[in-house]
Amino acid sequence: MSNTEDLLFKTLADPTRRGIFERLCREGEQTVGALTAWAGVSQPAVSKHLGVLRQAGLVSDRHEGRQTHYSAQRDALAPLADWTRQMTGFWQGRFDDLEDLLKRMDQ
Amino acid sequence: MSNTEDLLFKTLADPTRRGIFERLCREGEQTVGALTAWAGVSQPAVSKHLGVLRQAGLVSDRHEGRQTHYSAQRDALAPLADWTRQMTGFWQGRFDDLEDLLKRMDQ
DNA sequence: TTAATCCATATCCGGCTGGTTATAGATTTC
DNA sequence: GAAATCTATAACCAGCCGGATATGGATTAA
Repeated sequence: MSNTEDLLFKTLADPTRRGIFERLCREGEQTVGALTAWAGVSQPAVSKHLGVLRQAGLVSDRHEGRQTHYSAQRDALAPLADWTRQMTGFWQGRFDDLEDLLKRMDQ
Repeated sequence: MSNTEDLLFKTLADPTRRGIFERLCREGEQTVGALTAWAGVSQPAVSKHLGVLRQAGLVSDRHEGRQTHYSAQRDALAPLADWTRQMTGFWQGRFDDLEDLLKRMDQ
């Protein structure tokens, strides 16, 4: 029961929050104002979502004057990619292939 | 805002439910009783989780007498893998590499 | 300095959700 | 047929969560 995976899944489960993250991934660094203008919710709601994303390590913030710039931390998705690979049996298939190869090499 | 991704993330966000799915992925087909004995929750809770997983296409069921066997549908994870690849900019990076390569070949 | 802007926090609220117990249907066993 | 077993559904409840409004702190503009 990896706590990291749990945090990632829970954080990305909400569509509004995931939308914010997607936008940061695609468009790059954005201010809270820009994100609020785009998302269909209030500014406090956006701030709260950004806080959750930051706590999950999915975004980082940079303060500049009275505005805060947020940007996506793509590396934080690594555990998610690993989990998906494990579940889809990616490596299992690879090991089977390796096993076959070794068998053929013996003969 | 893909509805499929939303369903997958929401479904896998709960640790108990995700645990059941992981077990089905690793151990293969399981009856409700076996899953209940393993998970730390009641049998109705397990049944409800299996219903949610099935509605997301993540598991399939097979009836045999008075017991129901569930098995993981790994293919249903494909949209998740795709989404992660998109967000991590996997292809973006590959295209950048290709661009660099072409540039060097020109010179 | 005063006003305006940007963001974060506090507080509250309604709805969703994951859990339980109770129960019923279906099937096997005695 | 009666009892026992397996699973699904119903009904209910507590807690969490995402949303809104209100507000304060910090910074820039007038």
